Amino acid sequence: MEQIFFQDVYAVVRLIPQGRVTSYGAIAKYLGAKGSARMVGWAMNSAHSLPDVPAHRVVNSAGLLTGKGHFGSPTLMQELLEAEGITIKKDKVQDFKTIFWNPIEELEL
DNA sequence: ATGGTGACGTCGG
DNA sequence: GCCGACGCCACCA
Repeated sequence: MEQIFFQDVYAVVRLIPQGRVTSYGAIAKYLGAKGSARMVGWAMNSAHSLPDVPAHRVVNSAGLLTGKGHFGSPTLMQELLEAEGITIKKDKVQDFKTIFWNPIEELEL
């Protein structure tokens, strides 16, 4: 049960700098599963067991906190992001493209 | 082994 | 510009 995908997703998410966010699609693409962003999100479901995996820094391509409902509280994700210096409005990341952290460019660079 | 599901993404109307 | 449907691949029952 190596669960390679999980390991990879965790590794990337764990590398996300504080105050930055990334999208499922970006991670999926970095993993090579470009067409299956769902896998990334699903992997996050298991990430609950990992304290080093800031799932709250991972949002969808629109910058919406789609997974907020899976945290302890529906507002927990927003609270965590705001604590990182990220501005959240209506469950959406402001300046998403500005704080967006692209693993492909950052890691491959 | 098969079916169903999922914290998404993209295309079409 | 907004809404709906399909597709993707891995895990669980």
